[in-house]
Amino acid sequence: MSDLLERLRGRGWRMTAQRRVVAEVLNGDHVHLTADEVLARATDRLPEISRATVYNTLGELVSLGEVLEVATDGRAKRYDPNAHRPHQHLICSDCGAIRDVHPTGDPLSALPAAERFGFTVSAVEMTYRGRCPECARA
Amino acid sequence: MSDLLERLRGRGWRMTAQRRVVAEVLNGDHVHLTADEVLARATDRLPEISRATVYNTLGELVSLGEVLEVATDGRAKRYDPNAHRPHQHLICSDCGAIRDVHPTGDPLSALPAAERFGFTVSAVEMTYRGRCPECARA
DNA sequence: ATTAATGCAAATGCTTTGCATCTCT
DNA sequence: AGAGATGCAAAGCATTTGCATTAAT
Repeated sequence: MSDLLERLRGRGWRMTAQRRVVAEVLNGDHVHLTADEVLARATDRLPEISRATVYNTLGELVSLGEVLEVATDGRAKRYDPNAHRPHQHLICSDCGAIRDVHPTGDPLSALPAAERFGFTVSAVEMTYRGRCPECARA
Repeated sequence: MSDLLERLRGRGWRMTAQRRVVAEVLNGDHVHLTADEVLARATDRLPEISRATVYNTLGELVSLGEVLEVATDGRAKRYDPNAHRPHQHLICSDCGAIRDVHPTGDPLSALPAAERFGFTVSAVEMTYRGRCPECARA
């Protein structure tokens, strides 16, 4: 909830007009924009911003841990600024729409109705991410 | 475990040399090939098979529910023939290597050491897939 | 002054498509 | 025969890259 821009300033992140606009566009709850959507919204406020800068900035924010990258399988990645509160994702396999959800109880069992947002849930999938022994060695 | 080819025959799947080779290449446990790897192995056995056919066939197998598509974020998708036994995935963020895992207890907590295969696990991520109300209406 | 961010345009990687030809059933 | 699968090559989309220019500290 606390402002993304403020958090970034607090971390001594080098500020430019472009970076500010990207952070502003991304700020908020339930925001899951694609890079293209970020570019479109950013261009409204700052017409000279380039696609490369949007990608650069998004990549930065992800490595800073301030934004989460959500892969939607086939479709363009979405960027989620809600990195400070743990949550999971509910993704529409038709259109790629995303909702944040907070499952209760055993997460592999059905998602509570109150957390389903009208979706017909057909699959739950869990992924552990890390480094394999070979890559850790390098 | 039971043979992928047999299951496909049993379902009345139209058989061709190309489809047979793809199914053979994919058969087995702990198999997580990319489309390109499938093409390479298939080409060894049937030099005239085309990339388009490999993609077509993989797509078919996925919609039949006989093969799982595993998105590895940025990298090429991998195809997992182990669709008949529930399991989760452990993915290396450096090289994209995949292992099947069977977490016990609360899946969002740490993966048991015996299931870690030497990986350093840095994140667990859960995704619910389904159809949103708007798409369901269409 | 230094160091890093920006913009452009071209390149990349994976996957899909259109369409004519060939093959299973 | 007829529905459907195949191969080819080109197109598509999301994302990345190289490099000269520009701006922040």
